[in-house]
Amino acid sequence: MELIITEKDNAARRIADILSGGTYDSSRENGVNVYEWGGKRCVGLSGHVVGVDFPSEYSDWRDVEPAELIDADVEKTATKENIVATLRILSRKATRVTIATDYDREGELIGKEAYEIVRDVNEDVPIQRVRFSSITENEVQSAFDEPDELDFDLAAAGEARQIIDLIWGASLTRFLSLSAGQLGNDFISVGRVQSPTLKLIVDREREIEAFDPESYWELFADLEKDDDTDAFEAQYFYRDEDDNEAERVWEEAVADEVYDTLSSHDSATVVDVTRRTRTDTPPTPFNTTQFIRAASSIGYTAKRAMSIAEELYTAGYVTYPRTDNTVYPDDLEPEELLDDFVGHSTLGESAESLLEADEIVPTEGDEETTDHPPIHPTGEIPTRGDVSDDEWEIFELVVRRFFATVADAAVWEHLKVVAEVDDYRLKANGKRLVEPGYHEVYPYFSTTENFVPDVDEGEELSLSGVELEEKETQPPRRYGQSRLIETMEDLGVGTKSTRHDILEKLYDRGYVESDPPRPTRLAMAVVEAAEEYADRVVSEGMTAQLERDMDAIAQGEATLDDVTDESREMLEEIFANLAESREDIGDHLRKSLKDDKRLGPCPECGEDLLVRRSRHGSHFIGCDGYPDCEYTLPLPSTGKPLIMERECEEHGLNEIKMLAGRQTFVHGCPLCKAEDAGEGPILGDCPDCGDEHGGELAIKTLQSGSRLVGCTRYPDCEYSLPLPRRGDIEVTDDHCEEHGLPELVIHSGDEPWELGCPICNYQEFQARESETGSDLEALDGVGAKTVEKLANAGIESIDDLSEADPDAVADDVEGVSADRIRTWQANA
DNA sequence: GCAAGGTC
Repeated sequence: MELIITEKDNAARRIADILSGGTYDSSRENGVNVYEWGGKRCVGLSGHVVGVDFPSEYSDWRDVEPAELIDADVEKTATKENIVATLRILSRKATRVTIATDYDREGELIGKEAYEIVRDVNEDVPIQRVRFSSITENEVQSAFDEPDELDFDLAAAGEARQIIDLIWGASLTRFLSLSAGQLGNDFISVGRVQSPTLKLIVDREREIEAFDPESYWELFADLEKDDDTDAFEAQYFYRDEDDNEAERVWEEAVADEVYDTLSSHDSATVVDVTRRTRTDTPPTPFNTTQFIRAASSIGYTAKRAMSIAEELYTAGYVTYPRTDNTVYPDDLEPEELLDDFVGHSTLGESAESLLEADEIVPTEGDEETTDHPPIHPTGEIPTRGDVSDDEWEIFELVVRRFFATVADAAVWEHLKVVAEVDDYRLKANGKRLVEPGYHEVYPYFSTTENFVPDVDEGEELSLSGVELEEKETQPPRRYGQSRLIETMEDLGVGTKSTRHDILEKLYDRGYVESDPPRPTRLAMAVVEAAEEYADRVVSEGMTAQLERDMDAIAQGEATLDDVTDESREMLEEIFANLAESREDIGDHLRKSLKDDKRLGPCPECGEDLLVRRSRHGSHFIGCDGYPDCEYTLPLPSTGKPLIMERECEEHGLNEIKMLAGRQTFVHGCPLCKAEDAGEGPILGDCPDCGDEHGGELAIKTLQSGSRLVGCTRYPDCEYSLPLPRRGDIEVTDDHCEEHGLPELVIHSGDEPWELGCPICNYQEFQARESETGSDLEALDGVGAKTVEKLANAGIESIDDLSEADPDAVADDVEGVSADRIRTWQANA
């Protein structure tokens, strides 16, 4: 029996399909698909099935000096045990093994991992390697006709990377975390890829903070021909020292003088007319980075774009979404692929128009690799009901990008008119799309035209509406997510599969917030510490050097040990310097962590107000002077507070945004909010803290508009009772005998209804709840924690859950997959 | 509780 091993299940199935001519059978072993036909079996891994780590005696952070990790053993252990087990079973019976993992460095390493598992149970079986860069009949057949050997040097290059990344990342991460006392979930991480990426963001922020705006002036006027054509706008310009055209005037006196001159004239003479046509070539095929960039221009985050592409790929609508390649393989037949769209209700027309061309020659990008083809549609088209709106939108983007790459260039006509008033000159740049070309099938780029009429040299134009605008130079802009991913690619940092994950990691670690990502003080402190003591780890140079070393290993010019030993020595040196500064570094990091929670001055004592967390996990604002100053302000209970850049003018406090997935909202200045939240009438003593601390119950209206009966000592006391969402609340003079609170009447619709004592009302409600048992906790595998997480995403009951969009909820709630939600919905 | 790299 011949065993064929691929990198993923999807590839296994397609290869089985090609080699068996569609006659394979599939079965499942240990939850792994096995495809079988005529004496052959094909099984897919799931990327790496083993991983590197330190032996378990190094796992307690407090017991081990971080520097000890440098020379610790590095072990390989199975991370996908079911797959490893299946592979062992199949290998025992194999008479030949063919490794068909992806055709790149990491694929060679994954192949070697499989090789070792096979060898462990079968010493003699011949093992061969096949390489193909796209899973098409031709490529696969010819690869299997001429099998090759596994390249152990190339695999060793990948192993060197694994070891170096682990040792540097783990030792430095532990050092920083221990120095600041940040253990558990809030550790402070460092790594070869994440840290240079963070430095990009921090460096830009430094530029922004250091930026000193300068005033300048720009002048505009309307010009009009002496006929019926519309007026057009022209801008004043002059020649600077380098003889370049410049529009910004840096001195107010000069600007005023130009303004006075222009305003005192009512005509301008055309002195120059320049016409030129410009060819606008169609875009190149999508690699991962360019796909993320295009998706971001229509409003998708990098993470969301990749997750949708992944789903479209798994469903068979688009090719593999993780690729560096921007050149279509030879056996992609554009005409055949276009044919698949002919007759389609929304995509058909574009495909048909493209097929009318005499010859179809796709564009090519600069990057041609062996990993996978560029992202393109497979020819399978989902029906609108099969996919969500977002999935369709991304699918259409991929289809239209493919269309664009086989479409004609567009042609623009540019018309530049220069007119003179005394010695001053005005210019207008017109552009017109004369041949729409690929824009007709790819509507994601702007095709805005700018009207400037035909004029002749020497013609007099009427001049009116002169405007002088004072402006300020702007600081550089923050990197957006897709721009960061592009920059990472340019620097050679990270891979097509990991760059977007690295950005997510920076959010998770509390290094960046918002979109575009803005660094926290913690991030700035981490980068500063690294720059001072371990510059390599925040420099893209570490990756560049590693790439050179890996090439040397792959070429047989160096060994894995040469490279990792040298790397260990460098790290030893870093730790020698770090040892003395451990306390200083820790102090700086701790201070920055506090800065990230700071809002501004306490109105009572002038110390700083900080976002804090109560024992129960809810957030509130407290004074840094505590316990001397007990000033607090409440925060909404939904979501996680984010301190915004904007400050309240009245109180000098930063405004707050509550992050809760789709229910995210701006809370604003917490002091303003507290002042005008206007606590309603006091109903009586708080049953929890009234005796001891004098807390009282009041009717409160929250930011979200919902109301409750809560304690005036909130957040110190969190006692609360629910109130209905709608209707006016009347507080009557009748009091409950048991609890002493006034009875409430709700006025909504025609008939008012008696809610009664809010405590009795709540107790009755709870009794009903437990009778019917219709609570989320009744669902399979749902505990108090999950209920809390779901509630934060606005899902409080099974009813809410049934109506929810599983994908949206899965995005909002960490650790809950869309599939799990669908299961709950089915069982609810 | 560390990294980065596969894949889901």
